[in-house]
Amino acid sequence: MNIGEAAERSGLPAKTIRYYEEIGLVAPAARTAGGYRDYDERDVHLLRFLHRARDLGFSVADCRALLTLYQDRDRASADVKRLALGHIAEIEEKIAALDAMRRTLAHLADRCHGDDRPDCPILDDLAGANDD
Amino acid sequence: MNIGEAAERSGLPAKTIRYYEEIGLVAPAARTAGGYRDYDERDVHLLRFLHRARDLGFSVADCRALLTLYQDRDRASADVKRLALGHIAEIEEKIAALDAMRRTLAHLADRCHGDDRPDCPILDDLAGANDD
DNA sequence: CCTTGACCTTCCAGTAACTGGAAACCTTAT
DNA sequence: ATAAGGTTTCCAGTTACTGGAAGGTCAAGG
Repeated sequence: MNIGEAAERSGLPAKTIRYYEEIGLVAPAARTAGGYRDYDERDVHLLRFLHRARDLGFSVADCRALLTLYQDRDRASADVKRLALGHIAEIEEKIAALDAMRRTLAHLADRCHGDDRPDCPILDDLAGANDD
Repeated sequence: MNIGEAAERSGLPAKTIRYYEEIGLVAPAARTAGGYRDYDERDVHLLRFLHRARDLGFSVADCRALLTLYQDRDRASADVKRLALGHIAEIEEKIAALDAMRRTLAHLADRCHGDDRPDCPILDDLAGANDD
């Protein structure tokens, strides 16, 4: 099948599939006589694997490792679990950082009357009114 | 003062200060006879403003708008509040997305025995075992 | 006066993971 | 034969910096 159909069936844009090939995340696809990339079911399967992993926030580097493990019949599930747990820890850090931002901003926005007067605790805080 | 001191006092790396000048986020700094950038208190103040805003997750584009508002004596605090609330909404979306990832991964990792056997629910899920 | 070292300058490249677009080629249908 | 639509490669742009190279400036010490 052409790249368009592989794209549709894997959920990845055709551009992204070519990109993954370019960076060596997936092996170069077979080609038709006319030079078109030619995919089969196994290819689509791998592309969906990547799509799902990226959706779960794994980096492309993580995906490379996951693919290696996926294709290794003798892998230890502990290796996969370690990757997943590490990734969960990263996600939790990001959530904590975002939540801290959210709370600070919510607090500031709450104290800002938000009308057409110019005085604004949000800008005051950004300007360092609390420490200058 | 030189860029090094401005960097130290604003909390922004010197490289970043030059970058902000390059993209026009801050006005070009004054120069000494020798060609060094020369900063005063007001400059440092603005740089700290930017540092704080970026720390709170505002994009550089947001910072541009915030700086404009900050320097407009007649601004309406409502404009600032709108920016802040929009930003809070974005943050909340990101948190929700990350939390969904975290829950999915935690669920998968929980079901993975994580030993030296090869069967692994995490990879099975990524491979689409639940929908193929 | 000269050197040394710390600091500064500009410019170029690279990061993560794509995305958009141009020019040209292939395929299929009419 | 040609038109439409999918595909090819390649180049550039995105976000917000960061690292590094080659060279200029400044203050202190000999």
